[in-house]
Amino acid sequence: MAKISDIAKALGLSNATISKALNGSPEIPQTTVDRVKECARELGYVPSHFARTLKMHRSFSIGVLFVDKSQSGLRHEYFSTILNAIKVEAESRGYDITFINSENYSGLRPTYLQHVKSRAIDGVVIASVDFNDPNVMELAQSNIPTVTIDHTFDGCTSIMSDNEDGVYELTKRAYKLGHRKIAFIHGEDTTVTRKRVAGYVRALTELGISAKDEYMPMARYHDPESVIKAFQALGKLKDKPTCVLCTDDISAVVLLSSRLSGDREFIDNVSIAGYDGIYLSRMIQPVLTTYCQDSEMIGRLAASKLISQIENPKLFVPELVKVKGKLQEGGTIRPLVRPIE
Amino acid sequence: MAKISDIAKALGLSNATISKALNGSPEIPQTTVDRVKECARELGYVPSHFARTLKMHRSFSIGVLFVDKSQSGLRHEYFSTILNAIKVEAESRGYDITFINSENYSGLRPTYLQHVKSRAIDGVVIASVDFNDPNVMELAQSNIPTVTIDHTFDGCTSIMSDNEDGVYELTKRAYKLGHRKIAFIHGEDTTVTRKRVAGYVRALTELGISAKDEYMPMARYHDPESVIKAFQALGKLKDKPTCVLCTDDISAVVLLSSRLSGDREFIDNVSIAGYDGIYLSRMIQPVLTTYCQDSEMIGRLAASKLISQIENPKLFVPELVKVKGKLQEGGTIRPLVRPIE
DNA sequence: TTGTATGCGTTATCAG
DNA sequence: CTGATAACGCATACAA
Repeated sequence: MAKISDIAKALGLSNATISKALNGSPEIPQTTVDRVKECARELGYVPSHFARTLKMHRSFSIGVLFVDKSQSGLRHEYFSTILNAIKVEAESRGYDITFINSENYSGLRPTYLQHVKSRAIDGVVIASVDFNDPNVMELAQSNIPTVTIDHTFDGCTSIMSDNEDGVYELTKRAYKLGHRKIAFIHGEDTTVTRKRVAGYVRALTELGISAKDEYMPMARYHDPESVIKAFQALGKLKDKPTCVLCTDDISAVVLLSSRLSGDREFIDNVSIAGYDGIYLSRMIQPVLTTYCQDSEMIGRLAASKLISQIENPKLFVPELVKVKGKLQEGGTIRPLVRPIE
Repeated sequence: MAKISDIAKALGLSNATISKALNGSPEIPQTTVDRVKECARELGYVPSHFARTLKMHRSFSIGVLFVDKSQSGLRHEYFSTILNAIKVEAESRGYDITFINSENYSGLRPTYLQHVKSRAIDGVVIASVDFNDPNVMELAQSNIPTVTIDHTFDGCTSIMSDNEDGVYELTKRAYKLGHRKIAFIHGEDTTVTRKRVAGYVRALTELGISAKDEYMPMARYHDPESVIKAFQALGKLKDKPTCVLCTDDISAVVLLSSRLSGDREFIDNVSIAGYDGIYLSRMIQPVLTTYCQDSEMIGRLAASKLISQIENPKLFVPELVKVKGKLQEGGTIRPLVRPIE
């Protein structure tokens, strides 16, 4: 690998001059800068990243903390899309992506924060982890620039998918199509879930429908079995819902494409909606009625807000950014011809 | 951040001794090693990664080259599972994961190889890219340890999902259930596709069935629309197949859960199989008949073979590892009661 | 068994 | 406008 001193030698200049020229120092005249850059290109010079980091305490890389506990991590389309968007945005601004972890080095098991510091990582995006893990909290509360996704930490900017809006929109959509008995199978109790439930209740209230507990069973995200169970329980109610909003698209598709046992009248006629907006939801016929989270935007914003904070720490104020998604009307909530009012 | 000199000061020893103790040098007696490690733990010492790299020309990080062009990159479950497995395996062996890219630094746009060298990345895993890109080829043919997934480069070890076996197994499965008219909708012409087609033809041959071109239409991977089109064309044949093997699970699920137009007799009775073994395939009822690629194993092997090569370059010989998957019997290929022989 | 000295490639300070 | 030099934190050859 060519290094600065090679360019210096080739051009009969000093290392210092080359370094300045390459880094756009105003002391160097344009003609010299051009000569240097030209020569650098010819020699295939690329700066040694670690030497630079050692000197500057700045690595131009951002860390990503994801934990893939079974279904809710990297392998979930929502998060892999976010990751990809972060990657694209960060790279276009000259930053690399590294995953944060806490593995041991000669018996020393560093915390996330130590890992980040030892690598001089400039900032981190935290998503899809146990936000109550002290290890995670230490990182978030440190002086390392941090952006969280779908969770708020004091002093950190956070990007939130607008979960309340999502279920609110879906509920209103069902109402508009004539449904009055709308159930919402929600996921395990998390911040995200509470927002969604709030959206559901708010919509019902605005529509003059009273929310019933029996229409709000709990299941688990990305666990279709639990959703099926909740669904079948709804089918056993005296007063069965005509429309069921599900935890997520995967579960909704499973519900739609499985031959379930139970009350045929209910199963064959009930309307179903998902949540997320995964690729598959657009592919099936009819298209799944769901709420498409703008995961692309969430990732991009996370990266760009983080980089701004890194580059302009003085201007930084923590922000809470809500990212709205978009209702995908689809066709799995069917118009109710004779609404049972 | 505590550094080596802090430990040295605290213990009244020299930097060199600390460094040796921490790195398991045999010259240091166990008692000293213990004292040093104890102190290191107390001070929260973690080695400065970049200083170490600068000195050793070794970063303990492995690069991953993925390109997400629409559906076939990170966002596809197959690849995100592989990525996650690579991550887990690499981290457990003390390596970090960094994405490779080729963005510019002060007007210099480095190649992948330069990016890797400037970061002293110890080795790379290449997957899901255009393997004919000269930029990619340069990297693969360099002296950087490289493992490719689902593609072979001269001199690199490669991990290949056993695509031939997959379609072979599915075809035999269909035969066993009484099917004789088995079609295979394959993806665009790639190495992977050729292997799959080979498996299909081999199975048919062994079973004494002659392969017909009209039973081998082409579609595109993860593009259900193209698969539907090919599927409907099959339904218009004089001699319609009784079983259709698809490019991938997503398309198979779409086929199964969509209300398609066309010959009802054909559509309602034809059997369908997928390929991949995505999470969803196990969730629907009946479970999708498909071939589960062992993406977990593929990722783990990629990482571990790569690390072995990095750590024991002398012992290295390029390997071609085929990873077999597993037939998921499922229930979407139905037994044919009256096989039309 | 432990310590000293050197250099990895870069940037920053300060002098020319 | 340019150059010499120190320093970043660590590992290692060599000396004690």
